[in-house]
Amino acid sequence: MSAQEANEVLERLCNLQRMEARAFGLRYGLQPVQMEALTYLTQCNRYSNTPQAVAEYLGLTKGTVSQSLKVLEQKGFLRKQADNEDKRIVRLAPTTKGSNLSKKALLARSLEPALAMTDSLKIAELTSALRSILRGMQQANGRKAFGACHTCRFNEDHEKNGYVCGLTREPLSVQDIQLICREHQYPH
Amino acid sequence: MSAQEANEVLERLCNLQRMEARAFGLRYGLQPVQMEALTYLTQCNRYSNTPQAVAEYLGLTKGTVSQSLKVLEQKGFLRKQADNEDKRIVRLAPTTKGSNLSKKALLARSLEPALAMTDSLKIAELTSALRSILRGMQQANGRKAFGACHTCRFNEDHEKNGYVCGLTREPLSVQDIQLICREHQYPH
DNA sequence: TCCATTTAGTTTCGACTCAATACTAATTTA
DNA sequence: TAAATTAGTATTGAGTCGAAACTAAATGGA
Repeated sequence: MSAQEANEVLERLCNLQRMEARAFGLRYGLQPVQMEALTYLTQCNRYSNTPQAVAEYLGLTKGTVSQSLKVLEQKGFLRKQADNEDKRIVRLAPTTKGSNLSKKALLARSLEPALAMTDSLKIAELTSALRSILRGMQQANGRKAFGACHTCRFNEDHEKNGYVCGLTREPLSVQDIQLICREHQYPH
Repeated sequence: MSAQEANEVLERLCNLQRMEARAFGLRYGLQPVQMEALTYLTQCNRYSNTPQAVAEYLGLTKGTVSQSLKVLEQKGFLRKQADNEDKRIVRLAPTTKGSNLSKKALLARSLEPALAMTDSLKIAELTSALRSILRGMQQANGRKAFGACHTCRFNEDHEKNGYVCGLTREPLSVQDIQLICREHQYPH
């Protein structure tokens, strides 16, 4: 019974997030889905900054996403760039304008005030509980995890020599392994 | 810093919820917003089952909501009925078909599996933390609470004689006070 | 009492999302 | 080297959304 109650609260919380996201975007002439795409592109790594990855992340078709990205480019929030090795692939990079807006959005919807009364230990517990829900939902629905490299089973810690991605064999910096990757898989 | 991390996870969780809600609705020919309206109408009390209340709950304009409700009625998920006392007001009641679908949606997106490893004490803590976030977000953005009567400052517990709403002076049953009310206010 | 205001709801319009489909171009596979 | 696959774009039609204009009923002063 308790799980159902948690579910209802979570569902309502998600409605509210969506509501405020819409209101925020409206002030800057962007739709919710465009804000979401922009936010993703400021958080993802260099393997994951393509239209296809955005589509998988948002759970939309690539055709739909293609249009949203066109708008974001036209409004100067991101730049498209052809990949050097595979000419089919388009790389998406937020402009300064784009990443500034993304930062502003994150601040505007900060949980800081709502969590002010809670001590940091509880916040850590909350975060970990939310993570496990997230992971459970993704598994149940066959979605990709889109986690950061430092929690990925392919990530190798070479101690003094930094990190290496076991899939691409490329070295990764401390900053790199904090970014979202479309190839992410949890250990085991 | 920890609050920001919680925020990112929560945001991702909300995207995912939306994604799965869309996929679910698609199978039954309903849009996400229509599912949300229907779910609300199966959970709200008799003061809160109007188009205006739905609009406030979803954070949309009444014109927008009016259209979604028209579709839900045409598809047989709810019935409209003029109020007896105030003839401007339309009362919305889910049909059997409507409430069945709503139940199915709740089951389909259950957190049960994701929370299976967590003991019930922790689930209670999680729920309460989510509630406080919800409340904080609503306050920060000047939204109505839409809580259930049993947490409302107008609700009066008359012990053996049941409950009474301090606003309408109407008696409320044990079932009534579990339902969502648009006039809900937390005790100071 | 009566007229202005407010409130609940609908309709219409134009910009936008979204899935489905068909398409182009580059890469991979057989 | 031809067929299949992959990345991305363009088009179309159903539907969302906010804004504005509208109807009808209730309220509230003067």
